[in-house]
Amino acid sequence: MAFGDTFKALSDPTRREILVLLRHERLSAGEIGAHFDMTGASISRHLSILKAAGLIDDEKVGKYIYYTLNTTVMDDILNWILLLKGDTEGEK
Amino acid sequence: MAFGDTFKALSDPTRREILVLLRHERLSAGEIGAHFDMTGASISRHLSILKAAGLIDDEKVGKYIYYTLNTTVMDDILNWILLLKGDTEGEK
DNA sequence: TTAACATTTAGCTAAATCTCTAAATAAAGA
DNA sequence: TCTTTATTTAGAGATTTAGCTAAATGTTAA
Repeated sequence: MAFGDTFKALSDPTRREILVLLRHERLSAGEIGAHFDMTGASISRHLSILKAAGLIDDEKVGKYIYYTLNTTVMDDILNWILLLKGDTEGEK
Repeated sequence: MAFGDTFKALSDPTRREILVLLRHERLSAGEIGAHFDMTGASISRHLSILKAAGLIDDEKVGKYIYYTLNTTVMDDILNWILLLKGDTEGEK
């Protein structure tokens, strides 16, 4: 997955809010959807975009699908930003 | 300017490349455009999006307009990412 | 002032995006 | 098995976006 997909995934406010929700807890698709005034189908679409960008992982448990934050991709964009800022830590 | 505008601005590969070009030097719109196989009008549009997002500044000098990187907005998204990563430095 | 150069703005098209409703898939419980 | 619950997939409509060409703006130089 390229940078573009990550930034594109982060450019939507609903998706950023989903990531914040997942900051400390694992939540099912339904629990996530309950936080938004939007159909479950739309939330599902956002979740699939976040997953394709590598920003979340999913795990099926019975009839639920639980989502968790995956911060490894963020390290890449973190370094890219630090590189732009001229921070030598991000250059190598 | 909100987070969404910043991430949206960063989601385009041409715009990210422009930021990298400006990392060490100040460049005019024409000099920036010379790096891309794209019309000057399209580059101009990208520059206006980057400027609206606060990622670059411009300065008119004679008939040229010079662009420079502005990294202050990046600090905000840097902190937002650190917050997601659970880094306490980014929480305050 | 006129011509040339640098850049932006306006208007267009094609492609992408977000949201919805309806239908499909999969698991749980009666 | 049949029904309900959880979630995703498919298709449609509205909006946004990236690129183009042509026209407009502003500056320099002849």
